[in-house]
Amino acid sequence: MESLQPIKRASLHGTVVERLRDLITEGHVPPGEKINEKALCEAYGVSRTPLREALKVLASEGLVTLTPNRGATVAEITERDLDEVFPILMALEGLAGEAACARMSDAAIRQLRVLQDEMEGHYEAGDRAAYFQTNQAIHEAILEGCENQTLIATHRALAGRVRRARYLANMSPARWKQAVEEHAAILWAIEARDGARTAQLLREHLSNKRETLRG
Amino acid sequence: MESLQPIKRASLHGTVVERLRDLITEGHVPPGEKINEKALCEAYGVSRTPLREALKVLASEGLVTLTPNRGATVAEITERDLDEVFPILMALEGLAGEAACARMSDAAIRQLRVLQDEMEGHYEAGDRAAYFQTNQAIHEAILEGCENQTLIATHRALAGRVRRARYLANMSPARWKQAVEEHAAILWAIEARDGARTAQLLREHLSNKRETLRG
DNA sequence: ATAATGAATTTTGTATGCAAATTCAAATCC
DNA sequence: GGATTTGAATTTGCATACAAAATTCATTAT
Repeated sequence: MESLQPIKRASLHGTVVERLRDLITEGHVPPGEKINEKALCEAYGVSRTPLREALKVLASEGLVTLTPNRGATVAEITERDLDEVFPILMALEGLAGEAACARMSDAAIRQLRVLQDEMEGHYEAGDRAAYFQTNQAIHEAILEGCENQTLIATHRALAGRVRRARYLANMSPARWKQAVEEHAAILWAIEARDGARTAQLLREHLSNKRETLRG
Repeated sequence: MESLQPIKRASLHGTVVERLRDLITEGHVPPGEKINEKALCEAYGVSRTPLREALKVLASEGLVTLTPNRGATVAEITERDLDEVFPILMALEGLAGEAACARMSDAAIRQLRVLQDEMEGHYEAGDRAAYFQTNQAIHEAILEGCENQTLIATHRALAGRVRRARYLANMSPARWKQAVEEHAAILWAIEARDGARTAQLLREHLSNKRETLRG
C-alpha cells in the first residue's frame, strides 16, 4: 500500500543541492560565474544556512569551487579536466557494461532497444537536443543495469562534471553518424550479452567522444 | 622565500571535515554509532554551523548517513557495499597503475622500492599495524604516480569507505605471505614499466584482498 | 507488571546576527 | 593621465537563537 510508505520530508538543503546541481550540470550557469549567496537565497526563498551547506556538498562533488573568504564559483572545465575524467569514465562504463550484460533483465534490454530506436529517430530528424537527452538516458540505463549503486553514484558524479562540455560540443555530421553506429553496435553486444565486447565498445565510444570534444 | 607564500587559512569546516574523516576511516568510531552534534561541537570547540557543513560533505562521500530530523550516524559497511566498491577500486587502481608506469619518475619508482622494503620489514617483524600503514602508503604512491588528480580523489573517497573493514580483517599467515609476494610482483612490473601487467596484478591483488575480507 | 499516554527534555533544521575579510570606488599622489 | 591609497559597502565565515521534531521518562490505565 502506497499510503503506508514513509512520507518523504525533503530537507531544504537537500532540495537546494538538487536544484543547484541541475542548474550547473545543465549548463544554465556558465563556468567561472560567481555564486552570490544573498541573491540565490532570495531566488530560492531560503536562508543562507541550507544554501551554504548545499554549496559545500557541490564543492565536494567538484561542481563548484570554494575559495576561502571569497565564496563559491561554478567550477571551470579545462581540457586537462577532460583528459582526467574521460579515462575514468571509460573504466567505469566498461565495468558497468560488463556487469549489465550479466545482470540486466530481458525486459530492461528491450527497453534499451526502445531508447536506441528513439535516439535514431532524433538523429534522422536532426534534433540535437532530443538526441543528446536520449543518448544520456541510454548511458544511464546501462549504468542502472549493473545494479551497483556505488558505481552508479560514482559515475553520475563524474559524468555531471563534464556534461556541460558535452552540451556545448557540436559534433560534425560524420561524427554524429559514427556515434549512432557505435551505439547500435553497443546494443547488439548487450543483446548478445557479450560483456567483454560491450565493455570494449563502450570504452571506444567514450574515447571517440573525448576526441570530438577536443579543442 | 617561504615567508612570501600565501598564508593558508584553513576554514573551520574544512578542518572539521578532515578530522572527522580521519576519525571515521581510521575506525575510531564504530559504524552505526550516532554522531551527537553538541558533544562533537564541545570536543572540537566549534559551533554547530561548521560541524553540520562538514557532516553534509562526509555524507556525500558516503562516510556518514544522514536521516532527516534524526541526525548523523557513522555509515555501516555491509558485505554488499564491499561487493560494490571492490570492483570499482580494481578498475581505478588498474587504470592508475597503467598510467603510473608511463608517467612516474625513476626517482618516484625508487621511492616505491624503499616503501616495499620497509613493508617487507614490517612483515618479517610481524607488525600488522605498521604493515597496514606502509601498505596503504604504497597504494597511495602508485595512485599519485598516475598524476590524475580526479582519479586520485575518486579513489581516495572509495578507498576511505572500506578502509575500516580492512583494518578489522586479520589476514591468515598464508594470505599475508601471499599479499607480500603480490606486492613484490607489482613492484617488479612497475620497475619494468609494464603498464598492462601492473594493471592486471593490481586488479588481482585487490580481488584477493576482497576475498580475505569475505565472511 | 506491562503497555499506553503525555509532558519535559533533548536534538535537529533553519534563520538571523555579528565580526572579519574582501571589493569597489572616490580621493590622493606622482 | 594613470597608479595608489583609503574607507564605505558588500560579502563571507562562524556563532547563536528559535521553532519543530524526536526522544526520554514519569504517570496512568489495563
